[in-house]
Amino acid sequence: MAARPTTGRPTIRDVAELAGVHPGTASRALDPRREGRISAPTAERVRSAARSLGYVPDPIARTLRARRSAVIGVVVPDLANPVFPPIVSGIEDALAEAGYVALVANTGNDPGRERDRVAALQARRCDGYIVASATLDGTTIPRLTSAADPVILVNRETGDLDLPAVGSDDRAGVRAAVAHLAGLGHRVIAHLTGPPNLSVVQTRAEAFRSCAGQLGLDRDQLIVRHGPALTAPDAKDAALDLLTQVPAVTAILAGNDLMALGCYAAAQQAGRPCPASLSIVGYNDMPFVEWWRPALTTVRIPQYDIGYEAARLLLERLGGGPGSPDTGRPAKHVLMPTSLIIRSSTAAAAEPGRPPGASVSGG
Amino acid sequence: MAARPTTGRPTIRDVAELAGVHPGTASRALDPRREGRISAPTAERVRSAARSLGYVPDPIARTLRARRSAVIGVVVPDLANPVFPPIVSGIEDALAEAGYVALVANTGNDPGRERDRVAALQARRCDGYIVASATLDGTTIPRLTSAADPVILVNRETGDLDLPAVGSDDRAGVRAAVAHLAGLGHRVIAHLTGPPNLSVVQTRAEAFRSCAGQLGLDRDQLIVRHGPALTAPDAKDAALDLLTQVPAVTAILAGNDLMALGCYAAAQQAGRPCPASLSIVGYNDMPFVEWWRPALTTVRIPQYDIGYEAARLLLERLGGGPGSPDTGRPAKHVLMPTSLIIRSSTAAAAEPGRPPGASVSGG
DNA sequence: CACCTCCTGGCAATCGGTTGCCACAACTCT
DNA sequence: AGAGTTGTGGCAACCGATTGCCAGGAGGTG
Repeated sequence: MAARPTTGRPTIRDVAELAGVHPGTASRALDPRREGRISAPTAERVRSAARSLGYVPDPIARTLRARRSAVIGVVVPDLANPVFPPIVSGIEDALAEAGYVALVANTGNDPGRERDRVAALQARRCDGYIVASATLDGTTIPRLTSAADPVILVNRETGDLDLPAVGSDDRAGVRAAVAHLAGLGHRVIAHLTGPPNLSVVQTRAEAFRSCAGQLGLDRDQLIVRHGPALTAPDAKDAALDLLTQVPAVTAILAGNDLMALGCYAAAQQAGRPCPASLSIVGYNDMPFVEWWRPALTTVRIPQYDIGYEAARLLLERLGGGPGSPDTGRPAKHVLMPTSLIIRSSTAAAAEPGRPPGASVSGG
Repeated sequence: MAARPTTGRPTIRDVAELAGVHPGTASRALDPRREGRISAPTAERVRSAARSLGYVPDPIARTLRARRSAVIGVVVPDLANPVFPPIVSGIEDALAEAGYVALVANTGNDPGRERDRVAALQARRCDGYIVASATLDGTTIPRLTSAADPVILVNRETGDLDLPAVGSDDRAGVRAAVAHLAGLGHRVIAHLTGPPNLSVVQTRAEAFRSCAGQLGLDRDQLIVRHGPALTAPDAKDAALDLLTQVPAVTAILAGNDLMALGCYAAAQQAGRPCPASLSIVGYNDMPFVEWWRPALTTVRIPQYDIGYEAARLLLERLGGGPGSPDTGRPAKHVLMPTSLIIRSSTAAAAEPGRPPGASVSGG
């Protein structure tokens, strides 16, 4: 009988019919950007019709015509690394406030998989991208920026292209960690980190070396070791090597918290109890490290806030987030503050000459 | 000049034009399900045209007309809980093989947020849903099943509705853990877990109690304590209470690995070193627990495989996954095997009468 | 040789909003 | 009172792929 069977969700046509207007008019009445385009009484009639029908515009149909998907692609190297979930949560929350959703591509640090997943994102017409993948030499960034969609980088430096980025103050973080260790009397300090083609690795290693001058430490006694990846097993291997080759090391700044975990294991195996004989500092303050034994001293980066800020920045560039558009932030690079969280994995250095591993009895 | 400006991605019309056929024909030629509908030479012409143009069908347009989005909604309580990323990875990989993508809704255990996020999923016309959210009393499941889309449950029992589910053999897992502890001489064993409105909590607690008969343990000495949530802080509080109220407890089976972490802290604070004076068993074998000190003895559930299997099952129900459709699996509930991973957080019980915490010298 | 069937591919409607353009009405101004 | 301006809402094309229906040709059969 009826032309349309009225099955399923109500469409804009149903709303228009109920309000007694043309679908096009209904569409405009429901669009907050078209404020004033439609007279107040008509708009109200349409809105109430939509309300009574429980009308929700179909994002798919909208995307097709309007070329605006309200989807943001988020490229993350490895969701199993506990640093990332809080970042993603921050992104999701900021996006949700503006009616956007995040489509997360978990690349698992695999270039092929990254290519596939990113292609899938692009096929879905994301309005913009947030990239937290860390490799400097990948093809992802060029591929994404070749389209006109805005891209925001998270927790990584830009490569050649100058893209807006949200990160944390790595130099200050590293300096605070090393200053803390130096203050505890440590003189021979190692930085165990990952491959230098990761931007965070570069930045932090450089900051570490520069501590020599600033903190009055001997440049030769600040050791940097690059491992194949920022993982616990690699850190364990590297730390064991280090401790046998340079037994004078009394403190390690790990490239991230996962590497600190590997250092714990190495310390135990090498008979260098932490923190009595070996102080260990992590990086990121990812969830649960305060429950480790010993609780990890680490550099906190505001993970959730970084994600939130990155999404806000992207929404601004997309024009018309509900936030104040007049902040006039020309700065393309936002650096969030870091802070050193001192827990139990760092302690005063044993006096020089004392055999490593000897217990410091009687205070 | 040209009617279409040939800007942006090539469309099916471009392909059709290049191949000298009608767009509809091109569409059919590219559809593997329409095998044979189009003659081989024509199909090949279209395919090569598509290839040379780098044509990728627009999922948005396809969805609008075909009512098939190739998107699966995944509802997860908390991505920051390390159990879930591997499950999600398994889901993503299985879906990717079939050309589907996962849209993950992270509810953060917040009912309001869960409602919003699930509504966003539904608006996007997901073809199906995988729900790993654990609460039994939420409105999510009824809301999702009220539409016709298939829903698969992961790692949770069904509520009233009988839905297909993929889980792990919790009863066997709990039994193995308790048997292990009993074999080490433990007699007073506690199960510290979360609120009983979580299905896994119910199942495991019940399995724990039923060990009394099967393993010849005294029913009164199998203690179950429900905390407010399956988190480390709650576990710590509960464990401290327990250890003061029932000092005879020599082993704890935690509701999950996070709770085991809380138990570590409680054990230390209560002067009941683990494993010498208190054995602790976790549940899930989530990433990195082998790096804890002591390395956690825990019940492994095949997280990745569970996710993978759930996605496969869903694809089968959607009809036409590339997998064998003739397996004829009528079983709606798939139970993956669990295994007990014995590490260093469990040890022989101190002999009765010996003061807790005394070291067992001389083996 | 006429008729029937099957195979192939074209046509056009459709999914559900969005938006450029236009018509009509009301109002203002001279 | 007539002309110009502004405000409001209708009309229809459009985004890009899918698919039901149909026509035309080839091949087979009585």
